[in-house]
Amino acid sequence: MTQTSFRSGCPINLGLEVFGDKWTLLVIRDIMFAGKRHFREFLASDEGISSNILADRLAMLVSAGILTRAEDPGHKLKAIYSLTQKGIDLLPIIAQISRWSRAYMPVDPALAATGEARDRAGPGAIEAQMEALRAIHLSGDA
Amino acid sequence: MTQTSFRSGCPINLGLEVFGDKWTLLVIRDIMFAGKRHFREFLASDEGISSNILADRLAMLVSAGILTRAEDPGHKLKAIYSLTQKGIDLLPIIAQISRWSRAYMPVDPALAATGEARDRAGPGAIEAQMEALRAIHLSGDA
DNA sequence: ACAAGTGATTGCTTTTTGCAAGCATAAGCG
DNA sequence: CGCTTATGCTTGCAAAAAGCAATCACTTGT
Repeated sequence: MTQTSFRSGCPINLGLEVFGDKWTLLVIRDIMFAGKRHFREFLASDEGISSNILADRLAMLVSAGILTRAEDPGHKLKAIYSLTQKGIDLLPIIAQISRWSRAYMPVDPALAATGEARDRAGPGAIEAQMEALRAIHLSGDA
Repeated sequence: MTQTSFRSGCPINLGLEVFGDKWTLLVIRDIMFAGKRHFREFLASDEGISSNILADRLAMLVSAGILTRAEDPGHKLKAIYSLTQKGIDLLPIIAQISRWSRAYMPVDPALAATGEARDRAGPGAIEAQMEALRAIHLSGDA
């Protein structure tokens, strides 16, 4: 069966079936805002993801079409992960989560700074950041 | 210890620690868009949440200050769940998830209709919907 | 009195996560 | 060459969470 049998066709549910867990969006955050591209970079996140979970999530994100995996030319062991447009389009979701947490959760001021700057810069800032990510990750090299 | 010891102070992470699972936002969706207020209404969702998970999530959402629980006057066994402002402010996140899924996932057209209408209505539609939820859930009765 | 409805709880199996260690290969360096 | 380090994972096992079906104490409605 090539049918993946979702719990329902509701848009909210379908999104949650892809990234509705405690780790997936952190990987996306790291590649988006910290510029991480390699396994061991993701592994060194503040939250301390373990390697088996990371391997699982990276494989899932690749198979979901949110990331692509390529070999580093000239360094055969290095894998380079890149965002697809589908992945870049997760940025508005992440930006909204950031806004909500900055309003209601005890965020670290240093880590909240980039989100605050984005909000201060107005609605075009997200589009600009997505365009920047497109330039880095799409159609070409890193 | 009243300190809940989060994995990190990153806004994205803090949000995920609250609603980063496959069920929590579905409960919020149901109270926001389907007008559900009672345990057995949530239980009857399309995705088939089981009662122990639902009970756990409702209690967590109440203790997180996203929902409040009140007794139905005149029906002592009935509990009424209401959104707080903190809960209503999750709407922009849910709306963005909806947008992403409608772009990339095989959504049910009927279930996608409300999100499409919201997008067509422009940026003020979310604010309007939040105001409507405020009128229903805040400072007063249902 | 009785059946149906209320928000859960309990017991149990299956799945997922978390953690530490290890693995096979490849670069880097003398 | 021979050693250390770096690379992206994999494995084994314990703990936590999810999933499922049955049940509970109590209330309403008839």
